[in-house]
Amino acid sequence: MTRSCFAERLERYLPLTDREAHALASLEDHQREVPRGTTIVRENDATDDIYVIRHGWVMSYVILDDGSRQILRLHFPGDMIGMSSTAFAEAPETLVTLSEATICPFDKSALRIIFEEHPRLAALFHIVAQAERVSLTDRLASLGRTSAKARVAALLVDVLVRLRFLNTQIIDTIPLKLTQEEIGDATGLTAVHVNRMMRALSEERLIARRDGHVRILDEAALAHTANYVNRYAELDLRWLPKPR
Amino acid sequence: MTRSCFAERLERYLPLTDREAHALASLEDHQREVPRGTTIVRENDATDDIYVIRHGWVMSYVILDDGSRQILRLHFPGDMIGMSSTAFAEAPETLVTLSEATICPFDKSALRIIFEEHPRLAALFHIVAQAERVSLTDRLASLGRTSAKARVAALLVDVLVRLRFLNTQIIDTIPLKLTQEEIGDATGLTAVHVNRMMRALSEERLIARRDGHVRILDEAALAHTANYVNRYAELDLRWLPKPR
DNA sequence: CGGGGGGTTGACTGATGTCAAAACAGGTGG
DNA sequence: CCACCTGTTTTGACATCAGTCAACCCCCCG
Repeated sequence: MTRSCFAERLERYLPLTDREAHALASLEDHQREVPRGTTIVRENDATDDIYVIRHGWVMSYVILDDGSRQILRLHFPGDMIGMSSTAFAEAPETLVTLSEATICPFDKSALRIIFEEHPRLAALFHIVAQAERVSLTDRLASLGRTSAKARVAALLVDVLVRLRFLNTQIIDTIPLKLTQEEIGDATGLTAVHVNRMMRALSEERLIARRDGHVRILDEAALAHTANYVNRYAELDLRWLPKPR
Repeated sequence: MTRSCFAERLERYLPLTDREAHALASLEDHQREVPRGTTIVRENDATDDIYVIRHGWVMSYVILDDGSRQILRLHFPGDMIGMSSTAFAEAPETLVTLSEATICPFDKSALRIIFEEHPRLAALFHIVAQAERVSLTDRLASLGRTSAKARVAALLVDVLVRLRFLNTQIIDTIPLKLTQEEIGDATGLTAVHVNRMMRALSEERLIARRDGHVRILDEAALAHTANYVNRYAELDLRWLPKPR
């Protein structure tokens, strides 16, 4: 049995017991390699699956009646996706890979064991879910109350900070696996206007672009125009139950 | 010890054991009556508290650097609010009452017992959190990809459906405890434009307004212009652990 | 009677969307 | 190696939705 990517993520915050690590690893028994553009789950399809991303980028989105798309979130290695299947029999959102990816699917019933046998892990699931919820509210404020330029900046800073959390090698350059159309669908803008905002950010020397990569030249200034708050830095784990 | 409002909410979906109901009731031991406009928690303040709303309306919001406000969600009786304190030592959002209200505060450490002793309740917490997350993604799509009129309609339908879930007496009229400024802050619009949209909805005979109440005249049409999806109807609880 | 908060309306502005065309890039088959 | 094809980026001209500003109304309340 291989190591769990999700466990690795959690261990950035606190050490797990062997029993806990083992329980998480068993969720990732299975793994599947898929090419870019693969639909893992389609909105409204019945599904009981949850996935841990081992490698690659994934996006979640919904399609509205008029055909427009809202990208809800980008997901990176170590993220657990498709969690909404724990609450709903039909998927409320589509999951599509943005790069070739390795994902570990497991049935939601596997969580029963976690909740019964590993109260501290269950509480950690809860904490991670809360952190994701807060991150969504940040995006809500971004879409509701900030300018086009700020929204694009927010997306870039968010990706940079999250990739850096995974890989401290990443200093200032991100391989942007999104088209401008997709950036638009994530930020609530049109592709054309995204292009204008990227150019504006370039002209202000906040970013530089070269063959699909974005280099953040002035992270502080970019984060400031984006109204960015880093939520991942500090979680409060003091209330957790004892591990088993 | 009084009955738990939160337990009542859960029992809309499945029966709880006495032990479970008792555990939830103990969270609501304490209760506090507060007038309209009370700040329960202020953004960035240190807090370990979680609250169950027993009576009244509450809103959560964030303030951006430029002073603008984004209302994140409206909260009604039976809702558990301030849950983000389980993940963060400082509150990421402000909670303010929109009416006189009765709230039951408890320390997040009380959840430890729930996670240790009541795995099924823990799983239900998880499910409720997922449902809230999906509801947030619906709002994200609303702000990112729909017109001003649709956003206002979405807010009205959401309030109607959620109030009706609490009280089946409510057929078509909602006591709107929000100013147009607040509706604007919830939908990412200005108060002036909210006014125009409300008028438009009135003129289309989708709603009627009288002394602070909104009557939904054509719910189906309103839900359609809002792109509304009712997420509360059906939760999938088959994977839950056995109760204790 | 006066003041403040909220609602309503009109005239005007501006940010973002729409449409269209051209430049560019990468992949495929001949 | 080239020619082509498709999808993406870039740019300009123009349209429109929502924001801004300002006035006035109403109502409640001190």
